[in-house]
Amino acid sequence: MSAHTGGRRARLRQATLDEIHAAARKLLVEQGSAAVTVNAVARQVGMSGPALYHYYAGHDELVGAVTADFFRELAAAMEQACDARADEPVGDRLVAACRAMRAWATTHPAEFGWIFASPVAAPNRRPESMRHQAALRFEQILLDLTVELWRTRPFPVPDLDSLPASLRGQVVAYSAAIDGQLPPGAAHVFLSCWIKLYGLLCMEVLNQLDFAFTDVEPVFEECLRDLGAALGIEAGSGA
Amino acid sequence: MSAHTGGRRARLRQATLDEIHAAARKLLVEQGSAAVTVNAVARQVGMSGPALYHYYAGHDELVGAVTADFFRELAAAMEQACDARADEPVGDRLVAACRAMRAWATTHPAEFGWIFASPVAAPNRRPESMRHQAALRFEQILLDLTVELWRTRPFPVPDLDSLPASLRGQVVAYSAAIDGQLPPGAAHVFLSCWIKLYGLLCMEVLNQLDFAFTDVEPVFEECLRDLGAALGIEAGSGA
DNA sequence: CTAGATTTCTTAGAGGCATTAAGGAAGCAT
DNA sequence: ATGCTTCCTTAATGCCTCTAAGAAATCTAG
Repeated sequence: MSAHTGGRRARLRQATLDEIHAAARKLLVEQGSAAVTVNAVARQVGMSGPALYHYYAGHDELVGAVTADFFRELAAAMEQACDARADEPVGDRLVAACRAMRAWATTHPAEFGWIFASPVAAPNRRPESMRHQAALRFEQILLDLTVELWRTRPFPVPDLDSLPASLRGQVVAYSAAIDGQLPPGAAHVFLSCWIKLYGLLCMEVLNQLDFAFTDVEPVFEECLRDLGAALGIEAGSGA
Repeated sequence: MSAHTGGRRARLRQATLDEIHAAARKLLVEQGSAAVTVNAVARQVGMSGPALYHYYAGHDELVGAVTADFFRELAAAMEQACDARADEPVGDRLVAACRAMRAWATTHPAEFGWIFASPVAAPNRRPESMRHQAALRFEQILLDLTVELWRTRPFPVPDLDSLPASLRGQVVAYSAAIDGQLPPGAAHVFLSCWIKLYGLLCMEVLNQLDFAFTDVEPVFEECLRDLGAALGIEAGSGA
């Protein structure tokens, strides 16, 4: 085990890891998912194939680690957009975070593709994987903002009794899973918004909208207006 | 060239093609996308590797052909759901087609995964490919139903002037692309519905909703109610 | 300071995949 | 019957993942 994390050994190792991630990303962006092979990445870094197995147990783990990077970078972009508006109403910050999400997704389509459709879905589902941790932090961002919005400016929620029982049960469970930060009704609104937003981005990046749209930006803005309406956000609606 | 399509030669060839498709699908369903290799499929069929190149030019073309099958099967399921209700109002048939779409998607998750995220996206984009043809037919189904609905029971459409110019332009272009079967405002409503419906299915099949939902069915039903509202459908609202 | 343990990297190699090349056997048409 | 086409085979290339065995560099502890 490396004694102190700041040791020379550890620093070199981290530098190599960074190089590996950069190489993998370069291959992904320039030549597509299939080009990210253990051998190709190693070659790019200047080592010979098997050397890479001293850093990752195999192809899947490498992909998972790089995907975790993408999650972190996306999350950072959203948080930065938020923090840059720390003095604005939370609704505006929420919208800014959503825009930052799409901005990152559209400027990094290959990376975003790995985020929701990693070439290796199954193995990276272990909750302890870096990928999963990073994904959680990402998902947390909009939830936190929605919670803050709910606390400062509660938005209208549907009558729980109006929901079919099977949906109500799951919404109640989710509300409990987030420690009741949002009551079931508000959780339902949040989930609906998340589905619309993320679903639209998925379709855009998977090129499922090309048949009708060359520029999805106004569609996304329309989606944001819907979300704003559902969440009771009007521009500049501060406390 | 085979003289008459019904010749013995052609029949044998077709039987082999069917066997190949079945083998590829079996591998996909039982062992995942990565298991569908030229060699594995050939082995399953009982030929040795390169023999398969007499049927498809390569791995990509094979995947494209099988994916086209999936499109056709999905389209057939939707059309069957529709035709079984030939005497009901078009709105009900539209909803039935949507339910059939999700039913097929959830009972065939691996196959549906290839429909919107084929492992080989780029090459199969050629408009003459079987995959593209089948995709068009699939997309046509809900459009046709919406057109029929629009003609018999026009639904409310937004004021075109209320849309931002960049969105209006694209909606107008799409309206023209479908030969004006729907005017731009109605086309916009159709596209919004399509995005919500298909986006939700994408997220479900890509397991992006697992963090909150174990059963997406009521969420889908809720989405259908939204669509019904947007399209002015109430159950049993016949001519 | 030095000797063992650890880390990092190398080459060799097994086994699989995509694909091409070359050729044999079988069916079909004249 | 003979030649053309179709279907399939084996051989071979070059890529991939991953394991094994070992050399060199580095750290740690006596």
